[in-house]
Amino acid sequence: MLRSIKGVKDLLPSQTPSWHHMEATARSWAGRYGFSEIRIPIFELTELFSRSIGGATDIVEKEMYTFPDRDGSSLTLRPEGTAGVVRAVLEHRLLDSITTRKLFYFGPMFRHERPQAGRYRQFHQFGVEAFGIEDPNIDIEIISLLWNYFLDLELKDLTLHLNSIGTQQDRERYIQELKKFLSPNISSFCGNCQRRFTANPLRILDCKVPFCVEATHQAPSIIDLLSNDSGAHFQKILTGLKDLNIPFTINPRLVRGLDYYSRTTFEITSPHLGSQSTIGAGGRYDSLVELLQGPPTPAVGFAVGLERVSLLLPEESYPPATPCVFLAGFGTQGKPEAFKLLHTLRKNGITAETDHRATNLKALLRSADKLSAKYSIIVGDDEIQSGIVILRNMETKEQQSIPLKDLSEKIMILFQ
RNA sequence: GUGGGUGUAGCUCAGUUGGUUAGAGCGCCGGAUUGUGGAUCCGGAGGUCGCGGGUUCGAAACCCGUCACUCACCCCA
Repeated sequence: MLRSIKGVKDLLPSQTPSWHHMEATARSWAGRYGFSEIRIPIFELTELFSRSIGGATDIVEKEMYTFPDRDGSSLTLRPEGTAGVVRAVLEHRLLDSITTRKLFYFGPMFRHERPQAGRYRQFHQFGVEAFGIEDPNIDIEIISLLWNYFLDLELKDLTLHLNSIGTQQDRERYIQELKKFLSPNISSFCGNCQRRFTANPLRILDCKVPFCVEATHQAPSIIDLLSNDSGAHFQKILTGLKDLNIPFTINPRLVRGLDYYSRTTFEITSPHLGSQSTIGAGGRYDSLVELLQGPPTPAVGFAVGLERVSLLLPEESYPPATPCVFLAGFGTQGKPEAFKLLHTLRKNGITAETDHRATNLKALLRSADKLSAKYSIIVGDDEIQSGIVILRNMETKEQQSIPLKDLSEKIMILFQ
């Protein structure tokens, strides 16, 4: 038997209602906050991603689905959404108008990683991006949109982590300080961290090895070393979130993995997910638009991992199928007549079903029951002879005889 | 890429120190009710025991390899 590819998942009929719920709720909140939907391709020129995300990141180094197009150009299945949105925004000149500065998107992303709980090779994100706004109020808006979305989905025990990683210059200054602090006993750190010391010292703060955590406890905090501008921006966000009663934790160790982030970074985690605990994350990327040859344009956004959210959704019975009428037709004349009625009811806007495999009335009614039909219409050869069919209420078991010609009208009244 | 765990019916799982024809529950189909669903009872269908090799008189079980799934590391949503 042919199977699906490793790390990709089918969404089965039992799961699609909860996905509709996640998506509808996201649309509703994004709309309320003034974001408009954009739909962009799931593949782009490889260069778009390697330049945006950063050539030294794991994503670009080893996780992208990259393949040559027939003309030889290198294409890549998008590993994240922001780069493509920035490309589209520049291509279609959406930066100038207040109506197109705030965008949201849904869709599949692709990363070649080993699958794990809450991590897949094709996964789905809901993301928002706001362009051209320097004011910290937009950071607050975006964080509160994310927070309200999760609250509305009734996710429990969430933590909002906040940090500012400053501008490029702030970061360079900080990394020097950090290295100064670490260098005396770097040789006692784990092998990973020793590598990070030269490759990406910030990540040492993110290490989970107990020794490394302990040893960096007294490390200088980037927040204390921010430039005046970055520091003030961050402070305004903190007070703004307090004003909105959104609880947060300042986490100076919160380091984002993509190169384009600057200043504000944030992440919402849940303790109920195993090791992949981040369900939504984002931040500012003030230099990305310029990096992709647009005008200098500050920007901020987030992305939500919908598979992870779906794992946290409370058990709920989403509104099952709309009430339906079941056509129980059998016998040489009854079956074809019921099939015609099925068609007529559907044309009149009624949800109607039957079971083509069932041959006797017992099996037909059993199927009606499985489908949670509200009514069944019993049409056997006897009913064809008399021209009167039986309408059975499946909950009360009450039956009434209805002349065939009045049936549609009667059903329409029942379903009004 | 590295490490651990698990592979037996559609699903969840039993299967004794290796021993005859591999089981249960749920689900599916049928019957009890010649034309009336859910509950109950009865019956039926459904299996290359992941795959390949080896040990043995004999392997679902033991050994080797391999593949898949899964969790974790790394990293990320």
